[in-house]
Amino acid sequence: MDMEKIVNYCKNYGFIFPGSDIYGGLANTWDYGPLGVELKNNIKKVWWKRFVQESENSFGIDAGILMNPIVWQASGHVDSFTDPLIDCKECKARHRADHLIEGFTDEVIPDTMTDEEMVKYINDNKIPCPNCGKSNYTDIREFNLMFETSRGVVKDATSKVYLRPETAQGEFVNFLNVQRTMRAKIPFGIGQIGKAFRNEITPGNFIFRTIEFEQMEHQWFCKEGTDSDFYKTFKEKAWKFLLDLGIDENSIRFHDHDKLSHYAKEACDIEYNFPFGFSELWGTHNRTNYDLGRHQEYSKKSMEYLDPETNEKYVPYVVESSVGCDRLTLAILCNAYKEEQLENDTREVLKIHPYLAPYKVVVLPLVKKYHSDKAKEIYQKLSKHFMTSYDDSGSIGKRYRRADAIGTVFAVTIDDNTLNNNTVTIRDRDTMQQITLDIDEIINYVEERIKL
RNA sequence: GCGGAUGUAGUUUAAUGGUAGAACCUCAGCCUUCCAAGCUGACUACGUGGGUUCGAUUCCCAUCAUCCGCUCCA
Repeated sequence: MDMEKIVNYCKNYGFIFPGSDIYGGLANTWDYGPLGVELKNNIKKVWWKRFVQESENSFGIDAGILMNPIVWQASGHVDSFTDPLIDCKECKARHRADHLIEGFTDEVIPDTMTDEEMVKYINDNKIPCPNCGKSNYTDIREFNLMFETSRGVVKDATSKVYLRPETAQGEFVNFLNVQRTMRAKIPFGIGQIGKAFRNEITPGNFIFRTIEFEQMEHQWFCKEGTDSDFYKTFKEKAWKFLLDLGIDENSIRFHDHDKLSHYAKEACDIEYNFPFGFSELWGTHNRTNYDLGRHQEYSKKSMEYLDPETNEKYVPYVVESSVGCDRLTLAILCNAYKEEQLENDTREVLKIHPYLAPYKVVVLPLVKKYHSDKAKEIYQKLSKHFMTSYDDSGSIGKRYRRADAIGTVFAVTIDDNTLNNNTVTIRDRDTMQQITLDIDEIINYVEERIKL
């Protein structure tokens, strides 16, 4: 299965289009089409159901994309999201200046140096380019992965704001608000679905890495000492959720991080076997009390929780469960897209969990000129309950195949029996079996099947 | 951001310094009472901007996008 096939499929059937398509696009941006937005919304809905609605002691929020810039100092993004990049003029290779120095000597610590000092050190010591061995570099250029914009009409240093590079800080800065208003007791969780932005310079692999993306995140606040158990629980919970969505068990694996981020005590990804290889889909991190501690330091507001049973006061630990909504959408598409060999030909079929399918039902008048009126009537009725489509173009077989290709779960065919006896033929996408149902039974029958 | 490759309908593709051709898809009509049938017709393309030229989809330059490889990846 190659990526190109998935990209074409998405474009062809209205799942995902290149961003700003008619203007030649904009790198690493993509727009969700009519089917894509249904699929993505269904994914968000079922995640929310599992991680907020059905999770005891969990609450949802929707924080702003723009936050007080101090948030990003507290989080460490202003400092560590900036890379000092330097280019070799000889071979055009790009390096991180701090890495060059680290690889060359232990005498100085680049983290403590300014850009000018690093350039001077590199040039004075003629540190060779790891790629070509020569030593002829450009100046350092700072590259921060955070998008900047400015608020107000005057563009000066004080008006600078950032588009959030992660949603997590929204949960952390609202920790006290949620705890107080929900009268929440530790341990409890805050879930959020929202957009984040990163000024990535890398190629994207379709919607795998984009400059604007959506995260689904659950932060679990707990007491130190219980964190590792919750960490394990959330790893397993993520794994089970993916299986429940129909992801093939052989397509996913755990990957423990060797190098931990500055905040993390334990970190693990679930990777999905995308057409371009196993890549990060879902991260579980034990963030310790780093985040709340930093916000306490920068905001001067106490983030301590008073345990009502033991009367202890402490800054809670955080276990984060974070999945990229777009990546999950891509994984689900890759997982579900199949070309099935039939006796004489093949069919394209999206073997997707019924709950996630963009359309649950398609209504088909068997013969357009005889059955359209009744079919329209039934279409209107079903539309009140779930996403329903209508197709009267081409042979019945062709219409079944079209529905298969986009994962529509049931095809309801209207024929003379419908006119005379109020029964329809309903055909199942997965089994391709068809049964006869009374019109009034359709809604219950479908609803039973699309549960998750 | 660097290096390489590639840009012709929605998709797969053909040809050409002088009107860009097809197949599939889509749509309309005919036919059709259950798995991509058939017939008739229709729509739709040289990524964008410059340059050379009487004339550029074709040659040149730039740009944008995609893919591969670096690099990066909280």
